[in-house]
Amino acid sequence: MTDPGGTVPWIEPGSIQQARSLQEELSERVDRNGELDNDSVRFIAGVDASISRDKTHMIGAISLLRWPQLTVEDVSIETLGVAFPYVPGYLSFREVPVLLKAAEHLTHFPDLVIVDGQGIAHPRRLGLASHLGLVTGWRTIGCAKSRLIGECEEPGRNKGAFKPCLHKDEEVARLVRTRDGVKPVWISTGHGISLENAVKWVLRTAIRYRLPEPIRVAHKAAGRFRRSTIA
DNA sequence: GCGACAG
DNA sequence: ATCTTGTCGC
Repeated sequence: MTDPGGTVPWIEPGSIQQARSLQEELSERVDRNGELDNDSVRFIAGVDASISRDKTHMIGAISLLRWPQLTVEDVSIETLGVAFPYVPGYLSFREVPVLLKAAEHLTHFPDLVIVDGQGIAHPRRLGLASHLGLVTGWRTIGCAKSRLIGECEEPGRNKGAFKPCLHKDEEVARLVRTRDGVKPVWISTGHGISLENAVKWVLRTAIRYRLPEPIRVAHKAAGRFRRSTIA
């Protein structure tokens, strides 16, 4: 892999503070109320990121599936030098850059985007999905495999069962069972969509496995790319 | 001060 | 996220 787009081994003193204030500023602009009728959706994208084996580059993958067939229309992969470490609460500063780069090659503007990470279920209501949605203008949904913040009970064991996830008296996400008997996922508003609709679309696209198809396709693409390179 | 902590 | 073989269950 080439182009170390900015290699920083660890955060510059103060850089986290800047990231924090940017999150507070941006979080106020997140749209949590978008509706999305069945027929206006043609393309649904899935977002996932990985890291090169030598840990110097981020690998960003964005899948584009046609709705309602869920056939793969396009997959965009890009790499960019790691410019931010993984710090809980600041994941977007590590992944957004490479994802924006991958977004440039998409053949269609996605009507809906499902992101592998939290939306507003974040300390300052600006998880990766919300941040990415705000920067791209996409309607995004946060679909995380584990918890960042919020308290929640265990949902029933069947697909569709869910429990509200509360943080400071606000329902920031729902812990949803996407398939019978699997570990539930944390679904939250990313940008331009309501929590109810976010849950609805994730359940609609999680037709075979725990995670929705768009994310699975992106994840597989990122993994394939990772193994195919020397670094 | 201590524990928690998306990917 | 990544490191990793076999193995329990439907």
